[in-house]
Amino acid sequence: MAVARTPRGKWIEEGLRALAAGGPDAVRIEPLAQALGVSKGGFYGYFANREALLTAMLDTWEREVTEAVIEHVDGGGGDGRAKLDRLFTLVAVADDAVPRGTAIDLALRDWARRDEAVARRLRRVDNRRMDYLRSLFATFCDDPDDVEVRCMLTFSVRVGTHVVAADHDGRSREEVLALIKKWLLR
Amino acid sequence: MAVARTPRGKWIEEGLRALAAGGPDAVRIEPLAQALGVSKGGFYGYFANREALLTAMLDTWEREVTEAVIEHVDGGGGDGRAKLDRLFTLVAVADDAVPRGTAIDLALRDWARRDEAVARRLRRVDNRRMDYLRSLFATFCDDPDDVEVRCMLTFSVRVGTHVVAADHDGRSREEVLALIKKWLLR
DNA sequence: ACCCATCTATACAGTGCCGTATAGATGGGA
DNA sequence: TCCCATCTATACGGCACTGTATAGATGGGT
Repeated sequence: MAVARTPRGKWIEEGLRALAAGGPDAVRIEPLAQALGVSKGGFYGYFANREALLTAMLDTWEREVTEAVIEHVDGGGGDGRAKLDRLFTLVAVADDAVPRGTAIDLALRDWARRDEAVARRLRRVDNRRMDYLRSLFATFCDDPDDVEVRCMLTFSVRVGTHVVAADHDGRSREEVLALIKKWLLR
Repeated sequence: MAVARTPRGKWIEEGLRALAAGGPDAVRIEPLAQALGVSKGGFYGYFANREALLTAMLDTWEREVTEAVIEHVDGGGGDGRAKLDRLFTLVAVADDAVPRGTAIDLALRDWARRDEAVARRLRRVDNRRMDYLRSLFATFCDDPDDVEVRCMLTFSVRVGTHVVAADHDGRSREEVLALIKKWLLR
């Protein structure tokens, strides 16, 4: 049997790359094929249509993304503060070196505003992340209201860092994030 | 001379509506014309091409959006805290009743990630908003680092509210925002 | 070496949109 | 009233992409 030069996973991977770079509307089959150095011939052997690819992309994203960040942060050990500290460092990436995961994340949040199915998935993932965040803050915050506030602020800053375009009166974004970290871990 | 049924401004307005609903890729001339109950015939009298419409949309957005929020908050009078309080209320809109301005705002932030010209405009607008925010916090915060932290947190939450999909362990989003407000205005 | 399932390339009709060209409609001014 | 600038409708060629159909290439199993 002929071995597949371009298996199902390659299309999904390239699709996620396109999503990160240009949003869901940028996920076009023919350009994807060109990027893979292949004609679109094989595509319809794996997917019924473009919609099916988008769904498969969401499936892999939802499966991979949840554990990815959490395990990276959780694996290092230490107490809740230490883990949160690591999480903040993960967020404060150097300006335009936005990791692919984050770009997909942002593209997906925008997509979710227009597509209820995407919104449902995002809600699931965000809730799992938020639960984790809550568990970390709860290790040194007694007031549950306080925990919730810090969680929402942390989550918002995590997104805001990549989405708020303002400068900081002389300070760099990294410096401000460091100050915020001190505030939230107090 | 024939009076225009569909003047330049109508195209821009409808374009912004499409942008808010589906992002820049959704701003297509023929659908816009259909939404306006008109053929695309007249469009090319006002705009050289689709790109020119997008630029004009950005122009009006940049012109209108800056004063819009600030004047609404500033007009009511009171001290810095009172104005910030009003600003938070403006953010904490009931879930899906996202005002058109906010939807445009979010669509633009996503757009800015892929288009440097849009990013520049967003930076200008965000900086003006941030300056205003800074001036308000500075009325009751002495430490400039503290001011900067609260500004960034406020701005991030303003975006995060509409973009973070997580729930809050029994509390409603509005309740959490109220708690955050107390935190940030402390 | 041959077979044949599997993967791939190519060709095609269909669709939606862009931008242009052109002709028709409209209504204020002489 | 007629004129004519301005706005509008329609038709057209072109482009990019979708999804289908079909023929060709590849390489493991026998």
